[in-house]
Amino acid sequence: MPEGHTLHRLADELTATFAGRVVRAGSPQGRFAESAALVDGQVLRGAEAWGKHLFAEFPGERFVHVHLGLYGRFDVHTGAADVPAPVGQVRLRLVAAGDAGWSYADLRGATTCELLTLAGRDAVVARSGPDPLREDADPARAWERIRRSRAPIGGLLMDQSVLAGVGNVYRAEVLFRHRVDPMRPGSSLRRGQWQAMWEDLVVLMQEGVLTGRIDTVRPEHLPEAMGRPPRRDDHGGEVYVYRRTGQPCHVCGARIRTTELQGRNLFWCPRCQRTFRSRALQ
DNA sequence: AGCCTATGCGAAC
DNA sequence: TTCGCCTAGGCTG
Repeated sequence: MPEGHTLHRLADELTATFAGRVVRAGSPQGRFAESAALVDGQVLRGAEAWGKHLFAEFPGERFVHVHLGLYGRFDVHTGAADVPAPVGQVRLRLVAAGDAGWSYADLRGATTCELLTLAGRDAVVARSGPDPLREDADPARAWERIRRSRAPIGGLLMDQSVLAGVGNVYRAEVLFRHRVDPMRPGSSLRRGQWQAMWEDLVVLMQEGVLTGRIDTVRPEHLPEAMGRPPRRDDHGGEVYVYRRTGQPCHVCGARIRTTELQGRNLFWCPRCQRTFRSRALQ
């Protein structure tokens, strides 16, 4: 679940639920107990995301920094009649009295949950590239990294210091939508190509924030348009290549391929995403 | 019921 | 390069 859209959606949800309210903070599991005690009973100011990082701000420039990692979850419940006993390993629980019942949020399985000062928060932001979901993002910063790098664009898109918030699904899908071979060096891309990919990510990821899923398939290639069954998958969205190894490409019918790149599965269509040069070599 | 895998990433080896 | 995080859906049996 956690690519950038998930964190921005969560930031919005936490702000809507807890901002301006006195919040009880605790760590039923215990690992965040000392820090939770420092913000317990304070008014949560708001929450924001930068890439895959989430910051919940408390008075005195204190920030609860959360990174969900691969399988972390932060589930927000509103309007509950009561606050149930925690289930499983709840690292952080936030509770507030709402207008209609109780609100509570449970954090599980996160790779990071820590209390930071403003300087600490700024340091996390400083290591992050521009985030397509932020108004203040500067795509030129990412372009400067990409154009100077001989590393494959498929890897650069996943490098959070180049670009923040893109994960394995958006990476694969945006490359497909722009017919870019994932193994092409960043330096071989043209500026206009990057600009188009960035603008596409902004649209796709904003849609993801609204829906809570990743959908990247254009209307003409949707199941209804093509007469194929909808995808049944844990993220629920319609995609072109992600986890479609061996299945026919929705556009050209070639078998989708997968390979490991920097320890992650990379999916692509060998025909739609073949570079001119590799075409000539074959 | 048990096994496998996963939208991530920092620490340990 | 491998491990830990220790969740949860999907698949096998």
